[in-house]
Amino acid sequence: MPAPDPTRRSARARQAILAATRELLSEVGFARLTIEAIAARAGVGKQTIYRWWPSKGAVVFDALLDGNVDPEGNSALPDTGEIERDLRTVLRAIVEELSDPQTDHLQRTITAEIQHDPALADELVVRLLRPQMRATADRLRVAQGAGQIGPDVEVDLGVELLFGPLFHRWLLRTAPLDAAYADRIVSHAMAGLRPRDG
Amino acid sequence: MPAPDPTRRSARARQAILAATRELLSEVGFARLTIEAIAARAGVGKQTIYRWWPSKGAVVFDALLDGNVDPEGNSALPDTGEIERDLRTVLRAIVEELSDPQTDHLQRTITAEIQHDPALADELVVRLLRPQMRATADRLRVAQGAGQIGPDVEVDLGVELLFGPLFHRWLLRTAPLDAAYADRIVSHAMAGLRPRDG
Amino acid sequence: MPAPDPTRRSARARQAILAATRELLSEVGFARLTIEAIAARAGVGKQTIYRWWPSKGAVVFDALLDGNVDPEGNSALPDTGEIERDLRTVLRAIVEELSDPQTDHLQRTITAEIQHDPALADELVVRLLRPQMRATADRLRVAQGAGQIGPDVEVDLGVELLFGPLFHRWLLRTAPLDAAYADRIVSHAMAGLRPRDG
Amino acid sequence: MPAPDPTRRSARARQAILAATRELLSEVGFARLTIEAIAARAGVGKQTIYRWWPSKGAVVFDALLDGNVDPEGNSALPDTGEIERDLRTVLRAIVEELSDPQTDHLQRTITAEIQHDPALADELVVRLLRPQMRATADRLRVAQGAGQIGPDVEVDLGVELLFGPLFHRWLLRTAPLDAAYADRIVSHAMAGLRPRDG
DNA sequence: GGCTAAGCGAGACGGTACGTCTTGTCTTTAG
DNA sequence: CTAAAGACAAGACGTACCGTCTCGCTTAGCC
Repeated sequence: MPAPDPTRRSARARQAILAATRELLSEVGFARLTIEAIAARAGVGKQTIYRWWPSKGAVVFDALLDGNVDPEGNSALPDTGEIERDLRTVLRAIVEELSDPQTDHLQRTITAEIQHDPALADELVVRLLRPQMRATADRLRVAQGAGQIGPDVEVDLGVELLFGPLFHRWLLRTAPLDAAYADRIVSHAMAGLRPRDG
Repeated sequence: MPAPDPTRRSARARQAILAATRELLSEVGFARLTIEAIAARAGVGKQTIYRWWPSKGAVVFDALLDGNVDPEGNSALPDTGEIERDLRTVLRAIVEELSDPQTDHLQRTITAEIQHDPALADELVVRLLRPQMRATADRLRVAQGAGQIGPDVEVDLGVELLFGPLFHRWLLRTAPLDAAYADRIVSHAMAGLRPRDG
Repeated sequence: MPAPDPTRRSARARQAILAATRELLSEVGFARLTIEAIAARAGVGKQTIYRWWPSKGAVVFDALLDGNVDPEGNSALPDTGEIERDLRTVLRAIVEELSDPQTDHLQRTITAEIQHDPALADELVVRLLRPQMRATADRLRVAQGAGQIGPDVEVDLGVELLFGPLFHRWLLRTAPLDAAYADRIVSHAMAGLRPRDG
Repeated sequence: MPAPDPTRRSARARQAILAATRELLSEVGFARLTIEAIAARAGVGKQTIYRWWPSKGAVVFDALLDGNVDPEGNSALPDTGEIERDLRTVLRAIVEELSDPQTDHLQRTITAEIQHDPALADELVVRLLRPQMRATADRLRVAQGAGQIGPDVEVDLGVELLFGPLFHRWLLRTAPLDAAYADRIVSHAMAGLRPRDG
């Protein structure tokens, strides 16, 4: 198993594979997505896929992140000065995103996949979830400095209090998501985050 | 395609299939679980499986729920009179359960599966999640009656405020679970659920 | 590897495979004949081929022998009473046969194949060569009884004296075959087989 | 496709390739011999092989002939004055050679290969078979001059009468070879070649 | 003695076929 | 007359090689 030389990797092939993967994923879904089909659609030999990715999940993962993650991780939240309004905006945006069948499908695929692939999970956390959560935490800290959040609140946990219910409902499909639900989460979470004598 | 007559279904075959599925699932995992292997292990013809279940996921699902869900749904929460203590107990119990590799594995398998199988999701919600959430909501309502929860709190959302962060962390693998984390969730959630003037 | 049950073998599949093999063999030749193509042409799963034949060579071999070997081995030579004339007829017939590109090709394929597959060689000898050589030996013995062949001649070796030069030239391609060459072989061989004092 | 310049050909690479081919041939046989393996074993790029040889068969052929064919073709037969004894010596030598598994294997490989590669066949005939047969024919002509062979015998055909049975048996595997068989061929062939009145 | 055009080792590439595995259907056989 | 056993058509798996194609790097001649 002589590791391949990354400097000789064909950018053309890589892009074709990721594009084909995205197309096929939305056409047939993850379960019926095959390496053979990706290779055929991309006009690429199967070995070229196996050479650079360890599994179907990894290809899909790269296909999703490729291009649509800003490499600087500059995912700052809006700051209108009013924390509750800004959080509403963020959660509504997530609901909006997940209402798009395409995005819904891709995100579910990845989430399903990481259940049995911890390495993939790590990558997702590092490249996507952590930056997003950190940005939210940063915004909360600003609000805390402005006295809109209690001084004893652990902002990291605050972030989970906001995102948790949303994803719980979405992943376990206990009920549909909508903007009103996003607002209600913010209201209830803020009730616990606000200074005691708000 | 004459639909099979359920009254003639062999209980012996059914149990053998579900047992074999459970065994194989913990031996090789979901991805490498095959219908052929289940049939062979169960001493059953493949057709007998295809006759009664539409997919591998459905068999696994039945295998998991078979027997270990009390048919009465009598999943009442503890009630010591002190809501925060009781919630801590519940969340710690969930953390405990998910710390068992066996349970962790099975639950993840099902969760991954329902991402692309809404019918399965419905069944999971109806048979497992809804009862559990309802029981928690009931306990919250009792606390609300006792003045430990604010009168304007929507208890259903309160339940999600508690479970959400836990499952967010577990399913997206953003950080490991432990009892202390369960306690911190309860603390922060209760800060928002408690009546305003304590 | 539970050996398959020959009693359940599909006659339809077998015939389709052998027919497809014959067709493809004459279309693309042995080297470019693939199991996949045979399966596709025959409308058969690849596994059905692998289940019953150990190698491409074995399939081809069966394809060639299937049907065109009389099961009784009743391959008697002509007997006009004049041995030299009859032998000429036989050798000319062989030359004729090998002049047909189709036959030439098939025979060369098998001959090449048996060079590295002794089991195949055995089968060829038993089912094709031995009967043919025995028939010729029988004819020689009749001639010996009639005094046209020396009483001390080993007829089995006589057969090889006749066939040997022909196949030597054909297999090693030292020179082309024609009817005149067949006649010359018979003449020279007969010079050694005839009774000493004619 | 600018034809490569033979004057710049690397002798080192050529020898390494032929040596690697010989080694691999006796290790895995012709069918499982690959260009990639030859290149790897020889420490050579694949292109260097493709640049100078058109096919695997051609490389193997060169590997076999390289060095072990005397360029002068001085393959004269022994001449004790007694033709039958000398022929016995020659045929026994061939049997001896083919009894060595190594030689047997290499010769069969080439013979199989020429069945579907006429160009290779030509080269084999010109470089190996023709010289050998001509040498034998020359020896027969000498015997003919000495009156040990009939004046009307075509010596070229006589050669085939001797070699034919031997190779027929060897290539078609109708029976094993041994020295006694070589002697019997010579006896019977000589019966036809000797002058009529001994 | 430096330039430049080859041959060279290396190995990624688009492909084809391999032999295996699993799917879901259909057929045969034994209880 | 049911259900196990298992052969079947289909097709994806991951691997092995094919023959072609860049890459830098020697290594010659030719200026």
